[in-house]
Amino acid sequence: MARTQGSHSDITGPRLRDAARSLFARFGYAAVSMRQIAADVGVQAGALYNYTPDKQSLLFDLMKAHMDELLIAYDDAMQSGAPLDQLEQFVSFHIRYHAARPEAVFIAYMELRNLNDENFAEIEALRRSYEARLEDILKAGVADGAFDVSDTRVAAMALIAMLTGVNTWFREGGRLSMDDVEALYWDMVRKSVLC
Amino acid sequence: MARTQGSHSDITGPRLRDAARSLFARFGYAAVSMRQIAADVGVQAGALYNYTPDKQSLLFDLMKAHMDELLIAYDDAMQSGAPLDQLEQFVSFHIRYHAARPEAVFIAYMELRNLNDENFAEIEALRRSYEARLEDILKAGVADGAFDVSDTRVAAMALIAMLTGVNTWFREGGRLSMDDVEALYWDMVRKSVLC
DNA sequence: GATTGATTTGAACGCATGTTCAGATAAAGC
DNA sequence: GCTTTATCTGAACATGCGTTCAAATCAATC
Repeated sequence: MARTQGSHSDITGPRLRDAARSLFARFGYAAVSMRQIAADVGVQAGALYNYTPDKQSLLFDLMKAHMDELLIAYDDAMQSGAPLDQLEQFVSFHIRYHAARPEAVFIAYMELRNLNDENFAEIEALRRSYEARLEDILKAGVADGAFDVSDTRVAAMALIAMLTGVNTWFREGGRLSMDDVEALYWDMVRKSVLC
Repeated sequence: MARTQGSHSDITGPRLRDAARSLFARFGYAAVSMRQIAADVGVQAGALYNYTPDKQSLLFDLMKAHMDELLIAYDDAMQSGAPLDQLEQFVSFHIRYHAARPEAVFIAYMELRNLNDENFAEIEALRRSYEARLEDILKAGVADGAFDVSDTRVAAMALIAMLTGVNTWFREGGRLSMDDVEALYWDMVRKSVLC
């Protein structure tokens, strides 16, 4: 039953998640210790266990929150329209949403193998759900003759890989603006699915 | 000065690299111990240090060998031709070469952050060298009017990300053959760079 | 068959790991 | 101002880490 100056549950909790996200992204889940995270938060390691049952849950919660928020943001952002319009919306949303949170995206892609079986299955289902949204757009475009795509599943995987790749090189303040990047990628995506 | 049954330097050395490659790919560099690798090789941990100065070198050597072999194989495989022909060769080579060695590819992409600064710089230079080969093809295509690509650097990054993504989902014996995959990706790549 | 030299063992080093928990401390409620 | 309760400390636990090295063992050479 102890406590130090100005520390509260509603402060330490988010701080813990922020520190874990930042450190996991930079050094990797396995290479980061609970003591490092605690030092970043400004508490001793034992205090973290008031906010997470264990290290594994910390990783899972970060990834789960990221995927949940991704799906909610996507469904919120999308407006109805022709498949080509929807595809353009997807490209814009995906690039911008992912570029805005590189740490969470990096973790979601790199730390899958550090999830236990149960947690992995849950995250993987969310990822497939997101991929399915793109594939549905492609299917609609094929159905109404707007797209020339012979395998919508492969095309969806290819496009998502291409778009997510932006995060590996794009840096704010570099040669290209976010608008430039979006335009360049949309140009390639558009042409790749048209006849 | 000890030795056990049927163990030789020219057997244990490659075995060490194979075990490290397999374990690093499956669990990650930081999560794999020298004792785990040794158990996989069939020796005690101490014996590994006859073949590598330390764990870091083990990782670096794997990545360096992978990148060196990639560049040699690429330069060996490529034949002269028009930019569109060269691009097709690149797509075919990249997909097949990477699909054939998923472990080394996985490590080369996932474990960059576990290299020390010096080693990282060396691997990164090799990677940029490979990316430059694709960009050179795109530049040539733009120069002779065959391609409609407004930013060859971005296009190269986008295409490589797309092609490397094959490894995240392709499995031998699945719905699609390697020939199918190559045809599907080439179709998308070709269209994305043409007018 | 003895000698040599390469290879491996097995124990040890100091240090770090995730997690637990009794005790200390400070804010909140009365 | 006293009590309650949430929060944090600090030490401890068993275990594992990368690495080193003297001693042991085996294969090859003479």
